[in-house]
Amino acid sequence: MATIKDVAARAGVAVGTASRVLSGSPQTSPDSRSRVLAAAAELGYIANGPARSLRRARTDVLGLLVSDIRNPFFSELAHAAEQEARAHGYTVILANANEDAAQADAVLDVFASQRIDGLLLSPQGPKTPRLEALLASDLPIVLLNRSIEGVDAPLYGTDNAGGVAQALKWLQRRGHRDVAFIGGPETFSTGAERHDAYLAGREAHGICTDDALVDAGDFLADGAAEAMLRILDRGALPTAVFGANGQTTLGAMRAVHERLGAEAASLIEFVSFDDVEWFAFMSPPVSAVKNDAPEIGRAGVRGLLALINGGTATSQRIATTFIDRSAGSAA
Amino acid sequence: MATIKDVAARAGVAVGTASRVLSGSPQTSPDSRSRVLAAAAELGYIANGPARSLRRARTDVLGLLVSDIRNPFFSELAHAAEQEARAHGYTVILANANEDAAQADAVLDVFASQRIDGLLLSPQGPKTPRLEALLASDLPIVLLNRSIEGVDAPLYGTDNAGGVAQALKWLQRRGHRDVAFIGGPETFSTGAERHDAYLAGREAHGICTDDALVDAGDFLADGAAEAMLRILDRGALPTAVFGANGQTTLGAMRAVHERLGAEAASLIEFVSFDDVEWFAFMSPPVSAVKNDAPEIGRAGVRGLLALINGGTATSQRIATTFIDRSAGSAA
DNA sequence: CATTCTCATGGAATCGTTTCCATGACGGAA
DNA sequence: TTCCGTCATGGAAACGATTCCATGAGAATG
Repeated sequence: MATIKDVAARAGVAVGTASRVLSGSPQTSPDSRSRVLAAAAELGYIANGPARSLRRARTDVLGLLVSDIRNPFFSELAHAAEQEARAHGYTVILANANEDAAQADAVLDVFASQRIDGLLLSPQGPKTPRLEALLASDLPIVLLNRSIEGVDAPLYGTDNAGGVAQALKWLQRRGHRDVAFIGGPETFSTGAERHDAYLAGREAHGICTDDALVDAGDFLADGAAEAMLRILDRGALPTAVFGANGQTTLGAMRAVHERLGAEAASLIEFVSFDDVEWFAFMSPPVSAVKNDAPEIGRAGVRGLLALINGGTATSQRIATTFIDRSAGSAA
Repeated sequence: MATIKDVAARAGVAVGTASRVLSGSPQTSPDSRSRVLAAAAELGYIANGPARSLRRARTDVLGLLVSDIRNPFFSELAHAAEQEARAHGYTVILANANEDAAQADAVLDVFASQRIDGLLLSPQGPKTPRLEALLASDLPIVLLNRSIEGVDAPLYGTDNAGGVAQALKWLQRRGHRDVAFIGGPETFSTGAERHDAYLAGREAHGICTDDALVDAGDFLADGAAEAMLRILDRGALPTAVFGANGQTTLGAMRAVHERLGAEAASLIEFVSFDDVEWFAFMSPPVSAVKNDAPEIGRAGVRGLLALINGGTATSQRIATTFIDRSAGSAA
């Protein structure tokens, strides 16, 4: 592979001059500029990133740590973040922690070793030792989606309260009084925020305040199905079910189908926090609060770049959109 | 940040010795070993990756270029590939090409500059200039999912013929004669292989060979919906529809719903190449050929690592599983 | 006891850049 | 004409690791 030395030799200049031309320094004559660029093109020169990073003490690489890229929320977020980063000349390295603190720490070590310039972190639990170390090393960090206790990095996440309000308004419009709510873990800030917003807002929207109708799973289908069954076991028969995330709604639907049968299930309306394109094909179709995952990713990258460049970044709540697929709505 | 020099000084040894200890060379005494390790731990030393990469002329980084990480096939693949790579001490950098040759080339330049040790490539079209250059530079490369003309890198992909055979067998068992097939672009090897396998196998499975029932879209929902409408416009009324990928099936369903109404649509069975968990909730439920994206990712990484380590790798077709969700099957 | 061999060690070179510093050419001002 | 300032340039240092090579201590062998 051609090095800058080869380019300089071919152009008949010193390496210093070649470097200045290639990095766009103004301290270059038109003459050497054209000769260096020509030589570089002829040799197919591509700068050695590690060498440059070593010397400049920055890598132009961002680390993105999510719990699971298979989750559509994160894959949309990651896609948008990667595009935004690349548009600014940054590369993204992606890693999954799989909701496991040990894996998260292993990844953070790798990131540290790669000397990433900044970290986009979607936390999954409390602070871990490696994270603590990174925070102490004042690496620029932004949080995505979930907050984490004792870390005051800027947070880019969904407007959970606003999204729940949209769902509540829809439930009221549809005339539902007996609504089941399946939440997520209280230890996740998203779970807690949605749960709190629901409890705080339900009465004002004409929804029964019987807590037998409220239960929580683990944000996964199986846990949600169990929570749904617990609610049914208490003798409740809701006319609508509100699932606090996509998997939760899926699990709740499955439980209702299995327990009550397809016919009775089709009389219950589901509304979900998190939209999935397949909701349109359920019977009845499922309405949903749609997260703007791409915008969260882009805003996170922009905030992180601001921090990297010595500026400041402030937390931001990204608005949701309500997708109304109910019978009366304009299809 | 602590450097190896700091570690050596604190341990009272030369940097060479510290390096040998930290990289596990056998040429070290137990004494210096323990002192260096202690010093490293006390200082929280984490090796500078770029410096190491510069000297060793390898980065332990793999590049993964997919068309769109939001596609569940790729997000499952990427998840598994990342896990497998990390288990072998490699880091993955991910990029999306969005089915755009210019973006793909831009990404390949970034990869080249990062001096990745190997490339996992899911191609989207013909060879591009940058790809040509990379192939010439004999960077280890494996292809995922799709092949590409004129490139003889090993391919790790779905067993398309086998998957189509599973679907055909199911169609026969269900007694379908009038089956519509919505394919994908012939320019994608996956589209062509599935199409060819279907045409070659339909007669033997008792399926009508009228080509009015066959059309193709672009592997996206909208294009598939148009293809479905063209079939219906020809006056055909299939009892089953076979979509050549997930989005295609989705689009075909949407078209059938819109054109014939929910009631008539519920009389048509859909079978899909690519499984999606929501298929279970359609009415009737959609059966599907499930491809083993995680195994494709893992096999691809293993093949690539073999190439990197100077070995050889051979193409591999990963078997599919048929998910039968039809009425008679054990639910 | 002398010699050779083994092996851990220190020191230095090296990887490919960027950036600092000194130099020299050139132009403009006095 | 002389002097100063500007500015492109060449050369060298520096980034932080790995690895080569020479050295010296100690063990093993005769």
